[in-house]
Amino acid sequence: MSDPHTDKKMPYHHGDLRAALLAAAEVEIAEHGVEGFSLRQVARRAGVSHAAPAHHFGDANGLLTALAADGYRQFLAAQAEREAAADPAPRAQLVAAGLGYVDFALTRPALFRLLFGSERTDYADPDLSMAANAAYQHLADQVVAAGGRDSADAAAVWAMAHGLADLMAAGRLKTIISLEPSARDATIAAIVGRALPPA
Amino acid sequence: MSDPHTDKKMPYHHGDLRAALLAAAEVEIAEHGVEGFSLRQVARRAGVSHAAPAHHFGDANGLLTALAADGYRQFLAAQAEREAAADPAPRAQLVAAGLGYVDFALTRPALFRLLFGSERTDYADPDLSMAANAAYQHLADQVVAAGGRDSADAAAVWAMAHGLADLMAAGRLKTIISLEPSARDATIAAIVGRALPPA
DNA sequence: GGGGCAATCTTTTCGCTGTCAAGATATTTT
DNA sequence: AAAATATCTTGACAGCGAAAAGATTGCCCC
Repeated sequence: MSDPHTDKKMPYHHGDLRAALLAAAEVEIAEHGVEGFSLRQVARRAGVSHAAPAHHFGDANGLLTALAADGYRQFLAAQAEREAAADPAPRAQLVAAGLGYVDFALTRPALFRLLFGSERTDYADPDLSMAANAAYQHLADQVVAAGGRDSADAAAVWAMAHGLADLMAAGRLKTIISLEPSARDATIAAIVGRALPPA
Repeated sequence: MSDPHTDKKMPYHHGDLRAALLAAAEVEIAEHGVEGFSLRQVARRAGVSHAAPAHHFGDANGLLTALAADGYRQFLAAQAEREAAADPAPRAQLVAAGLGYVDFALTRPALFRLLFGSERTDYADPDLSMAANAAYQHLADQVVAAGGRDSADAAAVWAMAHGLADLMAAGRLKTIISLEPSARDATIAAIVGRALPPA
């Protein structure tokens, strides 16, 4: 009845199947988790045969890799959004980036787990590699701008933001999650601030 | 030829199949990752039919849940080992726990990911729930012993240790991983120390 | 504008997986 | 010893990812 190709609306060529598959994949991992990801289910959601994704992404891991690359760019965007709304002083900018880090993990936990907790993404892929490096570089730059010295400073800030984000995305640290937004931001900002020694 | 039941050595009843399956499962996730986990492969490794695990664990997630519960106990043991070798002062004990946290993540990264990064473990299971709570409680107790006040102090210490462990288990923070053991410990200890405000 | 070429998508097939149901074997209980 | 129970095997089923082969379409060049 409602088979994609019995209604005449559906052309043989999709038009922008690649983007449609990426969008469908993000919805799928949001609903079923990264470990419940199914390539055939994604194809079904996009209204296309189960073998269609292969041409655009090779295999299932290829699709997840492309999704992760996009994810890193959105990850950076989430930090940039916080930074734009914050005091331009270097240290405030660094803390804002940390808030954006956590924002992303809480807003799109499945995507966050794909970026940092999945073994199915291929970092030999240039696009993913670039995107991931850009995300790290942004943080490292802000640490030096804020007065960081050794690489331990960057590691500390990264670890603190990541630890908060990962634990909260997993539903732990409920005492912080259940805070109202403004109090929550203040708490997170204070904690992230501990990672960097005072100027 | 080498079928389990053509050699007469193999009795119909295994003896301690439950423990054997758990051991096989840990080797499997260490070799193929949590996302590459296969129940049939675990059964094969234990020399048993593919449906044998069901009786002991229900389904695949049940096995992973039981493995995670054991994992949390070993996780606590790794921290206790570091604590036993450290200065008994509360703050030194807390830092030692952090070192044990990272030790565990680096020594058994697959198991660590099962504990903190998998959606296939069922925390409604009483055994897993108890084990996980015990791990958290141990950390929280040490934070108050070391002079922690609000729950933000516990969150900060947890997040810092967890962030370091998770990133390093994923192969990031290479500048720290590549340090020689003593220097690495010192660096990690210094970073964890930042999470708790000075007494 | 028409012919051919390449890209895109479908269909079919394969081995592997997790789960369930039914049967076989051993252990424990009565 | 008989019966009940626990443990393990066998067989079946649908869903999965991947590969091969076929159908359809858009595009480029003559």
